[in-house]
Amino acid sequence: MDDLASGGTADGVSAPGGDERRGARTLVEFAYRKLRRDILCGRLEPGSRLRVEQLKSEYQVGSSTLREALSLLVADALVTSEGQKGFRVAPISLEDLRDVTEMRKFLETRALREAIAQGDDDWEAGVVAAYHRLSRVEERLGETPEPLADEWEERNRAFHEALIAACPSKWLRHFRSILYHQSERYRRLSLIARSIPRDVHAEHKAIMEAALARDADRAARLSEDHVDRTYAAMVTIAGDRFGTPAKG
Amino acid sequence: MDDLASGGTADGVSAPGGDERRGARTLVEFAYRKLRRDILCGRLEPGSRLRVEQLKSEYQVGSSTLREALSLLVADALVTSEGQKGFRVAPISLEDLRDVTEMRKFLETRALREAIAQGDDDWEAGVVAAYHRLSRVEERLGETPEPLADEWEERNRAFHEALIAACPSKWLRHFRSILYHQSERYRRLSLIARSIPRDVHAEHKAIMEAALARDADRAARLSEDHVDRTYAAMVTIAGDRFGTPAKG
DNA sequence: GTCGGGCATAATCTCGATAAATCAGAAAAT
DNA sequence: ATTTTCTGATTTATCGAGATTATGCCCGAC
Repeated sequence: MDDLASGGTADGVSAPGGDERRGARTLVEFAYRKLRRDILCGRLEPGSRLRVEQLKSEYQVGSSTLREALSLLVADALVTSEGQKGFRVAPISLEDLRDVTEMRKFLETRALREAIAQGDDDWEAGVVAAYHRLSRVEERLGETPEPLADEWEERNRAFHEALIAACPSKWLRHFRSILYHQSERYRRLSLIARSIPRDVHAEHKAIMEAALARDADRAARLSEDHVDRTYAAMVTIAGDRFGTPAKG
Repeated sequence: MDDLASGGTADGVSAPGGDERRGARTLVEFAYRKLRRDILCGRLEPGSRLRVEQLKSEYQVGSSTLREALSLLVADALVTSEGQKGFRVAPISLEDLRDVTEMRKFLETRALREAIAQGDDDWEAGVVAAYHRLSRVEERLGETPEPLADEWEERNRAFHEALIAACPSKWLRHFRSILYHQSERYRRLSLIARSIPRDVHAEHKAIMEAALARDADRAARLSEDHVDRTYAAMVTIAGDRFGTPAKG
């Protein structure tokens, strides 16, 4: 149920020819992670075809292994597979982004409310710790922004996951996780990291404080605003680009 | 996004040795459907191991094809795959059933509200048609209950899908569909079909009438009650059995 | 009598080859 | 000029065999 590719040590840049499996127990999982990374960061363009023969040489795995990894990605809706016409990177659109955003608000607020209601001391500690880790990397972001982008993404995800970690519903966490990945893709595709005039840090802080104060209504409202602002920023920066996905 | 194995002509009993693909465009999809059917109806016991070598002969496909089909089923959370220890039928538990039920109510009511708000004449027509088809098979259910169980399941699903067909959110429909399958498995496993003293027909009618009258609040409430009653019936009949899943 | 190590068995996982299907382009017919 | 058909080439889908890993059992030691 839980994320198949969790615990990834986002090491920024990976050696292209490296055959180190980075903690993946099987080659399928290894290929799955690598493919997902490449889709999320935009190296594999939305809508483009995923030719097995071509990817075989690039990822150094057999065709069956590759197909299995691609099938796993269909679950996350990051890859589509149609009849006898092979796999494609899932297309993007403004309409889908809007849908993802609305559903995220819907699920995220519910998960947050349940976490606030059920959370114990360990949950609070986890939230504070994740916030601290995120803040640290944000401080350093002003100096050398480039190589820390992946690190920030990782810690941002960790923070938001820590917030809802105490939510008892596995299904809710599962669906929320899928949508978070979708949203992460749009965020990276929009190159929103290049220009963050917005004070995301303050938003995170406000959400955390509301959560720790057990103010569910306030936390939910702040979380919704957070998602909404991210959405607005993405549409402003790259809204036109999302409307016309590149073809392969 | 939409259901991979839609449009299945639930023909009741399938020839075990038959190699007719029943509308599946690829062998993977064929194996996927057959596996899902067998998991949903309980032929493959929850928690039991899915040995590829063994299933190869039964489903008449190669190992790679089988693995790919199983990977697809991981998406629906009907199969789990752990490290180097192969695939297993997803386990069941009372806790999971409760989770599934709560999330179903949460998503189902939202989808229904949106469908009621957005639905046009075609949506209304689809609802009425699906209700009619369901009613027909329910009439015949009193005479020869046995062979019509699968048919009833199919039309029941079609009815509930018709109700929320006008919901514009693909993600909401997608998640709802996954949970419906989960719920369907529990329902079949509980053998609830053997004893339906409950007047499901009246509940369906009430939901439909509220939806067509565009009374969103009433429809949502009725839908919640509907799911809750199904849950209660399942727990009453087979609650103890769900607590201790069989091992393979 | 119980625990730990090592071997045999069995299953998973992976790969390259083969067959089927789709797509693009050119030639022919209307 | 437009449509249709045919052919070649690329890609997908599938399979069975081989390498790698987990599992169960036996035996010896304590």
